[in-house]
This record gives sequence, structure tokens and C-alpha cells, in this order.
Amino acid sequence: MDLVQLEHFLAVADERTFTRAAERVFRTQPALSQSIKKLETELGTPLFVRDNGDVSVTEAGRLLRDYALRMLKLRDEATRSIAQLQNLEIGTLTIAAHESAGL
Amino acid sequence: MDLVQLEHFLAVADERTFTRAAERVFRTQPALSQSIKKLETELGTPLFVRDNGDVSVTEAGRLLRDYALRMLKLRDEATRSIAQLQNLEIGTLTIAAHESAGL
DNA sequence: TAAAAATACTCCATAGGTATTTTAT
DNA sequence: ATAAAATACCTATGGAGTATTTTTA
Repeated sequence: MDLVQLEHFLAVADERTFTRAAERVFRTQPALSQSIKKLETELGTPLFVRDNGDVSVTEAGRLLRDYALRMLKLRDEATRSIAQLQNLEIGTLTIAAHESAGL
Repeated sequence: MDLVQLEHFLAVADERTFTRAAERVFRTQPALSQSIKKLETELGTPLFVRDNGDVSVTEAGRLLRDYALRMLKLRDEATRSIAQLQNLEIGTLTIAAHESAGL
């Protein structure tokens, strides 16, 4: 299980078709099918039911969806707060330059 | 950023040397150095300070550590709860077999 | 000098693409 | 007959290994 697989999984869960989900994550449909299949194999259970008309999420899929959303949200938070920290550091440097120039 | 990189990162943060961390995650030292470097490049900031004796985590590293722990914990939780769901389903199937046999 | 980290390079596993077939309505 | 998913096959990227060179305590 990795974060890219989880993005693929969420795309299919949301779009309810592999083709549309593939567009959303900028992959081809076969690539996405493989990605999902690999995840299902690793977890040992199907995440989607394909036999009827459209694609629907299984009970295991419903469970995973919640965790996936939380993990991806944490990743985004982490990225943003680290970027913000860098901005703060740059800001501090600027002020320090001002002060030493003034003295 | 992916979950494997985060495991590598946590190993270095804990062990405070790339060599020991590499053993812990069953990789070679150069592989681990590359893995960390790639993460640092992506985040645009160093995660460790190497210039003194041992390896210590930077401010950005301290931030990331918290998120990494939470993400990996969620992954483990997800895996376990899906596995548990499967056990429940197998249990249900067994009972159903019992009942239909009994009737 | 003796540790550990960085660098150079090589290789191969696999993620992802194209082409095609199968499935279902 | 059409649209979507699965399958087959191929290629290229990059993750990880071995060997070696810095680095620093």
C-alpha cells in the first residue's frame, strides 16, 4: 500500500468507473486497473464490485476509503507546514539582514 | 513522498546514523542515503544535519516526524481492520453453512 | 585510521503505456 | 453495437545493489 495507490483507489471510488478515474489521475485505464488489482491482492480482498453495471465499493473498500482520505490529508498537511516553515525561516533571515544593516 | 520513504526517514531519525537505519529497514546504506536525499529534494529542505558527529533531525524533520508517525499508524490500522473484516466475513459464512445444514 | 556518509555505476523489477480482447448492456 | 474493464505485451524509469571515494572524529 502506498499513497499513489490510495489516490487511484479514491478516484475509482468517487468516479465509479475506471475510465473516468484514470483521466482524473492522469493515467491510462489499464494502468489504473493494474494499480487497483495490486492493492486488492495485497489486502487479500476485492475493493470494488464490477459484475453489475457500474463499479461500486465493497465493505472493505468503504473501510479503506476513510483511512485513505485521512492519510492523504496528512500528507498534504505535512507538505504545507514544511513549506510554511521554510517561508518563516526566509522571513527571519530578511529581518536579520535589515537589522544588521541598520546598526 | 511515499510511505516507504517515510519509514526510511523515521529509521534515520531514530537510529541517528544511516548505517544502523539501513539495517533496520533492510536496505544498504547508499540506498537509504538516496532515499532520504530524494525526499529532501522533493520537500525542498534538508531533514537531517550531518556536519557534526552524528546525524540529527532539523526543524523540518521534527515537523515531518510527527506526520510520518501518524500516516504509518493509519496504514497499519487500515490493514488490520480490513484483515479483521475478512475474518468476520469468514465467520459469518461458517455460521450460515451451519444453519443451512441444520435446516 | 577507522568509522560512517557520499558518490559513481550497474542492473533489474515494475509501473505505466499501446494494442487488443472480453464482457455486458 | 458500444462502452468499459480485463488481458497481453513491451519499454523505460528509478530503486536498490556493489564498489569506491570522501569525510570527520
